[in-house]
Amino acid sequence: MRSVTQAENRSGRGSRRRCTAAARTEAILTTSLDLFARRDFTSVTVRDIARACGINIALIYYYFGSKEELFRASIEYAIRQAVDRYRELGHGGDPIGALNDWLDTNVQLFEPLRKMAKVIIDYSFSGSKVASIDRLIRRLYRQEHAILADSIRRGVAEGLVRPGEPDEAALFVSTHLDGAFFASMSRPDGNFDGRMENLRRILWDYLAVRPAPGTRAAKRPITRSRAIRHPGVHAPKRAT
Amino acid sequence: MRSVTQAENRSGRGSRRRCTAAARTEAILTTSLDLFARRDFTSVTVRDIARACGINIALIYYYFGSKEELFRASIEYAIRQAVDRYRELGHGGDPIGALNDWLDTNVQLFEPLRKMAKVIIDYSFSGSKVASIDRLIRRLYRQEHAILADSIRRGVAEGLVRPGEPDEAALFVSTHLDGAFFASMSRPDGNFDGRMENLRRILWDYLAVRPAPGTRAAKRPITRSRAIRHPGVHAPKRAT
DNA sequence: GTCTATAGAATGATAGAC
DNA sequence: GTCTATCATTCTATAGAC
Repeated sequence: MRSVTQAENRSGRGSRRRCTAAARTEAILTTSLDLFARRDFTSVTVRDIARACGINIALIYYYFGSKEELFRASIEYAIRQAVDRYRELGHGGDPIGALNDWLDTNVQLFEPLRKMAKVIIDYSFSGSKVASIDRLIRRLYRQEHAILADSIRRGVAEGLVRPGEPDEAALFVSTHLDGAFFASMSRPDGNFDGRMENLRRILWDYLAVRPAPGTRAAKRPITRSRAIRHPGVHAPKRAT
Repeated sequence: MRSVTQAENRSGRGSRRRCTAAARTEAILTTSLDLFARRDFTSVTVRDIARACGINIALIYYYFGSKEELFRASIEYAIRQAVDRYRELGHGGDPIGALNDWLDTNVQLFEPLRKMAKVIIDYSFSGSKVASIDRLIRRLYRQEHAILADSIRRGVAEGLVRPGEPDEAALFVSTHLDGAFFASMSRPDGNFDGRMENLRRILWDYLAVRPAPGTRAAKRPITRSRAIRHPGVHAPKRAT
């Protein structure tokens, strides 16, 4: 209804026009990702994005050739952003810590990951296949699987984790994370953090070294407490 | 591009026009649900639906007042259909059987459940809240939770399932099912059946009665084999 | 009940001035 | 680089003939 004036979008540096191409591009991507993550691809109009950026619609076509192109770029932006932010976080050296850190990462990066998941879903329903995006998505899930499976494998080797199939356990955790995101998007009570805590408890119970009948117990109390309580990392702040 | 003639959609009964209102309504709902489950809400046009039904666009407005109304009706149709089909299936009496049956149900009803999940997601991103739909969704998840938690509770009571928190375990299974659906929609390798088998194995391992140190083992082999192998129900046919 | 025809608004995209 | 102005298309929705 009301038209947003350009002045409203003035960035901190005070520049409204003639800022660098890179800054302009990123500003558009941030805004478009935000909108694409909130509504249908089709219902988000190029005018909406331009208005939210405080720029003219033609400028969007100047930087990105078409709406489809902008959407493609937004997905890539979302994935790369999530991967980059993950790299910035520290990751535990020991297997149990690494697993815990991966869960923590998902909690801390909830908002960017949720956006990413949403646009990936919309992409997969868009009908069109873009090779570069398919590659990014595959790589993303492959990395997740590697982090999980390797941690579990190392845990088994070090006697911290009960023997089993690391690949199956990794697929299990990965799928459950998807479920937590899905629930957060589709359910009225889709509490993400609660589901992550639930996963943490049950997963650890499942993976924990249990004394086989007639065998001496392994160092269970230590690893269990390490897994169940991870002070200062739970209930982290959400990204704005 | 090419225009679909009305004759192409002639149903088995050969009637093209002047069929009963109920039949016409259901035909439109089936078709619209199909399209809404495959693409964005906004990208599905009323003309698309009319064309796919082999009827005129004005007829859609005659039976359903607007596109939003039709979408709302499609979601209700999807949920009720899923619930009805679930009722048609037999459900095991013993706790372990009931849990297994719930997983089997999700495998067998994959296609209708997938459609349902898709339109529910689109609904939750639509911005508008419809009380009747919110109620249906809440009831749906409450029923699932009751089925799972009660089975586990009974299993614990009968000594077939290791003591624990039934509500937490139920939330866990429910979330994991969401994850399997999500993966089937968003991932290139989103094998639903494989994830369900994976869940079955790990869940059973998690729930199985384990002999506490210094205690006699419970009837583990029987229940375990009942849980892991469920002949004649796995790899069921998909709905067309 | 089912159709034709069309109104009225919005959309993706572009040409061209500055 | 950024904007104004606009085109061609498509959309939801309706009026009215049959």
